[in-house]
Amino acid sequence: MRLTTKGRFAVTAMLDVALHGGSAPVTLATISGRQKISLSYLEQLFGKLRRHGLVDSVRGPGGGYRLARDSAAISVADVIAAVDAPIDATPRGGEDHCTDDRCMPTHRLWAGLDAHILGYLQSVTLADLVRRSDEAGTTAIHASPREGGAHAEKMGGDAHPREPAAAV
Amino acid sequence: MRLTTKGRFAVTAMLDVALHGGSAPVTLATISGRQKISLSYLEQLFGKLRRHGLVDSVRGPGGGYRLARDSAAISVADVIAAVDAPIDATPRGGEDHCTDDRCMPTHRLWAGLDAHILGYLQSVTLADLVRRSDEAGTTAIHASPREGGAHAEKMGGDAHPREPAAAV
DNA sequence: CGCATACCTGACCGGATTAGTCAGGTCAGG
DNA sequence: CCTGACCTGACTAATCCGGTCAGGTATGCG
Repeated sequence: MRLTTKGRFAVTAMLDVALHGGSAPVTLATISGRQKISLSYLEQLFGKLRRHGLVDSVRGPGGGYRLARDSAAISVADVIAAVDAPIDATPRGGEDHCTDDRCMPTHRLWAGLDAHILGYLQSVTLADLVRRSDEAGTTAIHASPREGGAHAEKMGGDAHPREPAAAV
Repeated sequence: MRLTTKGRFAVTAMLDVALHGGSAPVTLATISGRQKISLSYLEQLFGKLRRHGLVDSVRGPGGGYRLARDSAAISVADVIAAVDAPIDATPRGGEDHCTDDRCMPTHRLWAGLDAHILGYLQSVTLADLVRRSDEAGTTAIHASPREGGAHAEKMGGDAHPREPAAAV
């Protein structure tokens, strides 16, 4: 599972739909304006999201996209998996070069890491993000837009002073 | 922090040095032969690893690379951060478009996710991989590398030193 | 000394991916 | 019918990935 900006765009857009899709479907143009994402790029992404059954499309005037399931039933992992290339791991060979025991430890490391990250992404749903967005709206957040750790610091912390909580 | 095959190569190579670097330095040609990684590509990777102080180089005949610190003091996160591009997130603008509260929830999501994954990668050291490699050597493992969508649960033992916070 | 070894540097390259554009369709409501 | 919106596909510039090539530079050893 690759973590790229493409999945980030998709999750952002899906969150927008979950937030503003109460009554009417949300149009891509609206998302484009709100989230500053290219309209044509959104069309690509939502094409994949629709084909993966994560959103329903409503054509014609007044149309747009709405979530196919409840926001609590859509995980971040679903969105990223839908939008990222469905390429299989170990594309080339993969059977004979792994009979050797040397690639084993790293292979198991990556498998474990992958499962770890995947489990985390699967545990976070769009509903969680909506709820988090709500509490962010209630509490004053204009204090300092600096990227500081206003967020809970339960994580083991930033051991990289050089890199300010960059992308994954 | 992006997760790409580049970091995977680097960790694999570093693990090789940790495993076979007992007495003499390990030459890149040896790693290239063992791990089937291009020699020139290894030179690029180890150039970055050296500049980041993760390995020491010994020039001349009989030279090679050895770990700059103890294997228990080098985490997977260190290796990946060293080898991956140090590009900063939010390259363009980044201050005015985030005053709006709409990009906040996703921003906090990615920050939390990043911290989560980073914490996991930082908790795994090369020494851990060496130890895991040893037990892999004792127990015969020749299972089929086939693994479908349902992520394998064959990760015996504790691959999670840090407790995974269910929800951020 | 001289030379082989091995690190070191930088340019270059083909392919893949990213982010985005453009030009057209197709469906549905007013 | 006409307009809003989805839908499709081709195309592009930029970037990254994995790798190659051509040269350096330092060092041990005969």
